[in-house]
Amino acid sequence: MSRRPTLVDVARLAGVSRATAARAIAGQPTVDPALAARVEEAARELGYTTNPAARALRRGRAGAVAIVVPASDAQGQSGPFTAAPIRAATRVIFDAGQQPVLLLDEGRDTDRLVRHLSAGHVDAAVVILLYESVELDQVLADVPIPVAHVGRPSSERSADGWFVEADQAGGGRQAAETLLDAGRHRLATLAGPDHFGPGRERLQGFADRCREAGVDPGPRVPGEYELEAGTRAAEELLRQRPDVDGIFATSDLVAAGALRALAAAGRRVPDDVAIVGFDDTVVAATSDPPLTSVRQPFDELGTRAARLALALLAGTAEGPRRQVVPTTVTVREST
Amino acid sequence: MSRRPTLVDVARLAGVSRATAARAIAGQPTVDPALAARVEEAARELGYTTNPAARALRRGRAGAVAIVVPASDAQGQSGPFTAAPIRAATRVIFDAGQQPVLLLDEGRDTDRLVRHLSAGHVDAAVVILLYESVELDQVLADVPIPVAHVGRPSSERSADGWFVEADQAGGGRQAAETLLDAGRHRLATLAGPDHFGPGRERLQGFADRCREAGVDPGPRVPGEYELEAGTRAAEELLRQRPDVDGIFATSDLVAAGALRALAAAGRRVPDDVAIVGFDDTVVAATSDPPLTSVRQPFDELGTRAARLALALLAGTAEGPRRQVVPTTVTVREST
DNA sequence: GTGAAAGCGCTAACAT
DNA sequence: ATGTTAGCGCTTTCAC
Repeated sequence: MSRRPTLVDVARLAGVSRATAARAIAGQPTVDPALAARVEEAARELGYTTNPAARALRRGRAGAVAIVVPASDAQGQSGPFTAAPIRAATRVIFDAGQQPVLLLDEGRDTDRLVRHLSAGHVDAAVVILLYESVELDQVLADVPIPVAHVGRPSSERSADGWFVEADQAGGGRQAAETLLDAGRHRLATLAGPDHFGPGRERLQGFADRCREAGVDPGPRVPGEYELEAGTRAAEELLRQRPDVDGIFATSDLVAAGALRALAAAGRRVPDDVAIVGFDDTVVAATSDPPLTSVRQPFDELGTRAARLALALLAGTAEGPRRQVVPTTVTVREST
Repeated sequence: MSRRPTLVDVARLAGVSRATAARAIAGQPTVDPALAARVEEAARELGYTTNPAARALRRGRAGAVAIVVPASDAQGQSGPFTAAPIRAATRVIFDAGQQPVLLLDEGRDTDRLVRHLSAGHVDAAVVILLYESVELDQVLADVPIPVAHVGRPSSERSADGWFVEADQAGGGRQAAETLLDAGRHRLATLAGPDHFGPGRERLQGFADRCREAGVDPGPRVPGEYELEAGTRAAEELLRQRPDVDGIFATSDLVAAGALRALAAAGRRVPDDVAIVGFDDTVVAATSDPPLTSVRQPFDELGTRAARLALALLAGTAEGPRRQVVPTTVTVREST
């Protein structure tokens, strides 16, 4: 017979009862070492592994944890950023002996997602909502399993959830410090779209830190998070403040676009103007010159959120309901 | 009571036996429509959903399909590329009513991965091996579930597996056509590392297409897939063939690096020299000028591989064991 | 067309 | 310390 061996087969081969076999395999201390050894030997010989479905049924737990991410394609806003927390969370969940189940929030058909999360397929969820999907975390509040969020509670409904997020304002402060340390005092910022909350916080942190140092944060030129928008915004900035010597862009793409405007205007970077980007993407590494950029701890966010989900599941979660993880600065040649 | 309702609860409320309830919910035609309606109503009222663990135990299937990816971080070679097939495969698997389980191949501890795949946690697997892990697909040959690969059989052992891959040589041909169509005849290529098989195929396709057109494919300057390497390679190329008017780089990063060397040498792109990159990454979109680039159908690969895995599971797989999907050219301003 | 009942493989409560 | 046994919830014969 080639059917998968069950506990009964192992017990028989070892000459013990199912119960003893089960206990031996579970590593319970109340088993005679000699018997335990026989059971282990039998299990190895037969290639026994416990049947996950049977265990799940018996325990009332699926043995799986969902990782929920927005489905936006790789070109989308958060595409490049979700990969790191997904991997980190996957690793933590798998290492904890659970199955990491990846679920995409397609926007449409959120119901289906919620139903899946409520149907016993998974025991807990890590939800990665870096920037989008205000509505998603509203619906998630109804899900009957523990949920750990990466990102920010975007609705009051979800305000009592568990969150792990990057310190956006702190990132802005680090950008300010980087420019101030380089002796820049004629500053300016290239902002993202107004509706993008984290971007606003970055600017707020930047401004706060500047003021603490007694330096004017300078004008704030808004724009989309796109390369051309960065170029245009920087052109506008050069009109508004021709003597600028330090720029903080809340996105690498914008910073990279600004580099072009600066080059076109004959400003040398960093000699005449220093510039700091945000997100430390591949664009920062490949622009000319490569950009100093503020990096969000995406791995760490994923790791922490997954640990949090597991702790919530085990009932051992403690500490604040909202963890804020600091950003870091990757220094390259633009400052 | 607040425990999840079971089929028994539904049956009782509907006034039928479990068996009938089960049949009604499974949509079997051998049920009196009136009863079926009552069952459906009862199920809705109670908020019944079938218990996946019980179903899995009974059916002998986990109801889950693995997606196996290399764990290399976002900086790694394949990091940016695996995201698309992962998403596509996830979508297909979820839409088929199965759980997409994400598994990372960390390199170390491949055994653990194989054990997981063999233990009944999942019924089939999609393995995304765009470039790496020669050993992984060797080990996977022993896994007792159907496996569909994205990428290439890299060992003879796995040569009888099922594969979906991008047409690398075809991509090289498209690059050649793009340059030839632009009237370029003094060509050259910037190659990747010799050990990288797909890169060699791209060049082969390029050379084949050139020769078909009666044009010399020109010198081939090797280098790593990095920006600076691209700059150096292009400098070397300009020495070897100063009259070059069309360049194919087998990586966007190399192409972007080459743009710098060309600019430094006073060559205008595309007026003096046209250049085609490969992979259509964000670097292609943000370089100056933006690069025309060959795009691999990563979504399509993921979609097809997931469908293939499901078909293998259902026993309905047909067609060739190796599917080759064409690349496309994204035209920007470098040609 | 419907119901009764067995059993998937495991775990844990209970008995010894 | 070990064995016996019930039962998790579903699916699917088998009998009517």
